[in-house]
Amino acid sequence: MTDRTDAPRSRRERPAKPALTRTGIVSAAIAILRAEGLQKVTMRRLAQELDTGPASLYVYVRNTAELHAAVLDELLGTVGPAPTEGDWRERLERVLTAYTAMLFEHPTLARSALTARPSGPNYLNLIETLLALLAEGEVPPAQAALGVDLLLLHATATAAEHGADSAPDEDWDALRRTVEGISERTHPHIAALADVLLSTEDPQGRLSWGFRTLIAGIERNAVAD
Amino acid sequence: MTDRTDAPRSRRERPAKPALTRTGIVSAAIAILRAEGLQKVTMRRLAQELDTGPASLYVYVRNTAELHAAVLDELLGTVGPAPTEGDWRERLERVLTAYTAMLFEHPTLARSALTARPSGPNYLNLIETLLALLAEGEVPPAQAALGVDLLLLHATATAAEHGADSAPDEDWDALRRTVEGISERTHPHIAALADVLLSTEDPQGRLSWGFRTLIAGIERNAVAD
DNA sequence: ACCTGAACACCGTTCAAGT
DNA sequence: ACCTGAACACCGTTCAAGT
Repeated sequence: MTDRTDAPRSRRERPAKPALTRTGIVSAAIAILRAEGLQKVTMRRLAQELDTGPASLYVYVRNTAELHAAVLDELLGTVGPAPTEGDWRERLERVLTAYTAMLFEHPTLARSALTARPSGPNYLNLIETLLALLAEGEVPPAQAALGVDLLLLHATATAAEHGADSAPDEDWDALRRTVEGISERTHPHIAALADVLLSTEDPQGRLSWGFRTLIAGIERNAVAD
Repeated sequence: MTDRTDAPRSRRERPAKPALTRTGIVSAAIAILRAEGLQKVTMRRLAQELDTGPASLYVYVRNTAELHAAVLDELLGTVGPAPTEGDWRERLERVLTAYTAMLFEHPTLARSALTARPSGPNYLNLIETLLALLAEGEVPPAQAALGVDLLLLHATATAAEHGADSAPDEDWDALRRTVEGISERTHPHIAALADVLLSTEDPQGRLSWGFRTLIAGIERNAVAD
């Protein structure tokens, strides 16, 4: 029994505990996200980081989902402005790629974005940019509106899918074994296409193909009235 | 101190506690899913239902993600066979719609399907069906393989998005307010398209438009080598 | 081999009480 | 008004021990 005084030792570290604000909370959340991933961005952990109790955060943030949405919108500011060079299709693809790249770094965030769509300023700017590009391509307005939804959903879903938190390759390995062991009799098409279906190379190319395919479809597929 | 014998009273209820099996676990999981949603399909709740401790389940199931994947594959058996009438495009859309409808009933399951892709027999059958239909439409094989991915990802993501577990309309209301209050100066395209962007009517039509758009793109957009 | 009690290390959210 | 301690009602997963 050496030294029984486990008094507030941490007091020295964080000297002038800053007042809580919504922005302060969000940036603390981003710091944790960057350092340890979204799964650690919990009310409790965040409160600990801010030297308070979890209950205090509920003054500024309705719940965990809202917190995650705020984090995403903040990160959206990172994506950067629309490119000015090249065909509208090229520029559109570039914007979407930038958005996807950001989400690829935080796949769990992408997953949460699927359910809690952000509504912050940066998200609005992104939508405006995409609509402007489609307008430049003379895509009819109604088609463009649905198209933006489609493009953003695809980008978000691709990032979310990529983000296997836990065992990334384990269930993928299972799929590979199943596909490779498949009977040509019962599943001729899968057997014939096993390579392509399982190919994991050139994800950039896949993503790009996806966007171009969507854009081609959006250009052509009129909205019924 | 009345009666100190709190002996196994539940013994009477569940008379011949059945032996644990993987299939038994999965169907108990589906029962809970149907009755109370995926968020209640936890190891602990499931164990309770099966009259055992959570640790016992780990003999048959690696973790929660794997359990969810097994549940999804089981439910995939519900979707039914490929339709035989109509244009290949129509039939393709019908299969996808059936798959999506199933996921719409369990949106949280869709969300988990995004990360833990199932690899069970029913999933394989679905892929085979889709590939066959694209082959019938004379879509080149490589394009078809990527296309199936694209279509399934879209269907799954649409269902996942739809599944706001908690407050479904709350952040959507926030989005609506933001969009309606937007400046025509800074965001002219959004302002002009507010109706379409916020329109929530005819989700069937939206989904259908999405599938047709994807199919149109897939038909046209060759895979670069 | 299969099963389990108990523990470890966490969660979100609420609420009554304090400042 | 803002902040908080403490509680409520849960989680997933592991591990040593039992049968």
